[in-house]
Amino acid sequence: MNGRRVTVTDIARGCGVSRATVSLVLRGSPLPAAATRAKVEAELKRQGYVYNRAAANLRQRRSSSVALVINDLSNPFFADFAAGVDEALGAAGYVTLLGSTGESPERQQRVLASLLEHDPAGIILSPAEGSDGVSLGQVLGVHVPVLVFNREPSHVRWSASHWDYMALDNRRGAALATRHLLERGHRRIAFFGGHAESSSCRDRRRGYAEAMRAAGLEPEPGWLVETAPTRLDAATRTASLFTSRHAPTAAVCYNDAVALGLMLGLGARSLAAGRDFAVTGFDDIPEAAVSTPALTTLATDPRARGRQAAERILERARRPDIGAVRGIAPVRLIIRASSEATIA
Amino acid sequence: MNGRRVTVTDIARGCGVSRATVSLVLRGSPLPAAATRAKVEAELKRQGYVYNRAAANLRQRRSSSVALVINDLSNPFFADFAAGVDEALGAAGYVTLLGSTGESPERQQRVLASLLEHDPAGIILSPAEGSDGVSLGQVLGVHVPVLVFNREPSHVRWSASHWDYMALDNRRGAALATRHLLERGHRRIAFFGGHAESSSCRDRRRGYAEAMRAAGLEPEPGWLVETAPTRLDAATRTASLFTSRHAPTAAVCYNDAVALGLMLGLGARSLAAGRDFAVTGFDDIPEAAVSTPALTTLATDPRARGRQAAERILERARRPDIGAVRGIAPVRLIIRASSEATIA
DNA sequence: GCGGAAAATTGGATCGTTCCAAATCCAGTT
DNA sequence: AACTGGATTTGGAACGATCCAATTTTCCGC
Repeated sequence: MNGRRVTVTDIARGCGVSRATVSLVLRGSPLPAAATRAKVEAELKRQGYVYNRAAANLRQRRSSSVALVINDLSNPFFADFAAGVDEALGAAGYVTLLGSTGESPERQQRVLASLLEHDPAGIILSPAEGSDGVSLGQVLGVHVPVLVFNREPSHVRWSASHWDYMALDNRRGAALATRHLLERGHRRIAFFGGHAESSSCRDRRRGYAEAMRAAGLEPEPGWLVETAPTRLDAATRTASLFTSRHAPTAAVCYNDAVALGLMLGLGARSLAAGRDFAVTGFDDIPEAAVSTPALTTLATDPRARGRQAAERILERARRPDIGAVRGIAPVRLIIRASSEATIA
Repeated sequence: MNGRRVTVTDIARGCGVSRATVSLVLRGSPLPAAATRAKVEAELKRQGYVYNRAAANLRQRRSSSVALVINDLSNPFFADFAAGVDEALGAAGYVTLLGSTGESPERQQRVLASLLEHDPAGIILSPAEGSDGVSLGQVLGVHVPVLVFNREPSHVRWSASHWDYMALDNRRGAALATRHLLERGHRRIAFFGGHAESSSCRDRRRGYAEAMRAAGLEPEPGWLVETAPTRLDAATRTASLFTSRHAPTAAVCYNDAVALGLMLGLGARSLAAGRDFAVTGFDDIPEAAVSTPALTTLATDPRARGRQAAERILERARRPDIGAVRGIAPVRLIIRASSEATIA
């Protein structure tokens, strides 16, 4: 274990050429003569040389990493996003610097500061809930390209900022789900779950309300139920849907976790989702397809979003002059059994 | 966007001291006089200085990162493990270099080679299925501390290797589940799911078989069913449990995903898990607690494993001389409704 | 066997930081 | 005024690679 690291100098000495020549061979330049190249390559293998990218980056004044900061890795949606990012970065020869914040804005500040010291070519940030754009601007400075994913930190003046933004088409997605339920004859449709102050929940509620109004319906306050975006909390809050006389017959849920929780809650009240009550989700997590009943939901393909984000940030790193972009990724309605309940 | 990076030299010039002094202030040395320190700190803030850890690491011949290579990030078990690793590394001032391999040994080789070029202080590897210890040994070399998590690559001579190994107590876990079912009166118990050649599946099967034999029972070949470790494949293979006349009345499943799939498959045959057939899982993923019926399973606390792994690898990085270690993490049987079915 | 161009190789400076030995400063003694 | 010794500060050489201008080698035609 632990001999001194082998360097270009060792290789150069070992086969009687200069460091510069070894460097040329390493980078696959066409300049060195075939015989020299062979000699050097043999020596590289013989000594078990490992390239030191940090040293090279220092001289070349460039970076070969991108920082990825994730609010909640244990959520499969973000884990998949991360996998997509890493996949695309790896393919482009970059390495992923991971930081997870556990939804804590304070930890996020520390994590970002620490990652910046490693001089990433760019930063992909899925912000913690309650992130503040001003504090973010403070740590991030203005030198590094930033792409914000999925939710908007507060107090960001996007028009004046150089940050890219990429999110799902929350509004249209919720509208699609709502229209789908309307087509099945439902009139009393709830919007169930999520924290109302989060930007994604706001957008989804908006799409829902717009679709309702377009059909001449006004959502009643009792149909808007807040929950933590988890299965458990959703299950326990199911009751609050059924307090009024105008109880809904269907619900557009904030996301799949909430929808699955709602279905559990319905079961506890001896209501069968899909038969007695229609439910839709959001995200199309893997279990949506195999739950009973299978969940109607909006597919978002987080892995593809990750790849997209990675490619975008690399593009900005290459050409810092190109302007920032707001990307809204399309979502696809997947119709399954949970929304089969109809109203005559 | 993109002015030149601010360096210690800029700071030194900016407040009329030498680079060495600035460096001392940066590292919080007690040497500089209070007045000097204040002057320098003001200048650092004024110019928006960002430390360049790569350059510092180069000079100091040390590293401030650890590589984390994960076979499947979209599996919540590994995502949680990753979150635990990152948490502990971050707390120790290290940064996580992420690599995901998507269960491909070839990609794993490339990913490892690329990560090594960034000179990590250590490597935590959750190997792709089918990893070969010899090829791994080739890329990894002998200079960097390695901790292998969760499964054993083939052809590793652990006695001669410097790699740490950390896995769950698969054998005891499966035995616990089996004994639990035996206590409920079951005699015909299947072991359902997983790839028989994977090391974790082998260990779990072993624990199951030992518990059976300890109760004077010999597992029948028809009770050992292989599946991909996914919900979907498990659901479709449910039928193969019921082909023989001695159909089992209970199953120890390879993991929770498989167990949930089996419960779906049972439902399709109008058997209710927990009432007509007893089921146990492995992992205690979040949904195990909220499925219907709730799943009896073995809790493994992947996040804590991640923290443990991180701390272990840092310890080895500090003291390369300490020997390699095989760590077997305990698992806890969580009894829920899915195993309530009893045999009189 | 010579001039000249193309091909191949190389020394030395450099990236941003830290290490180290040496230089400077500044009271307090004689 | 010279001297001492602790407290501060500092210049210049590293770390491991690359860039660049300059040098050396090779090859070719005549």
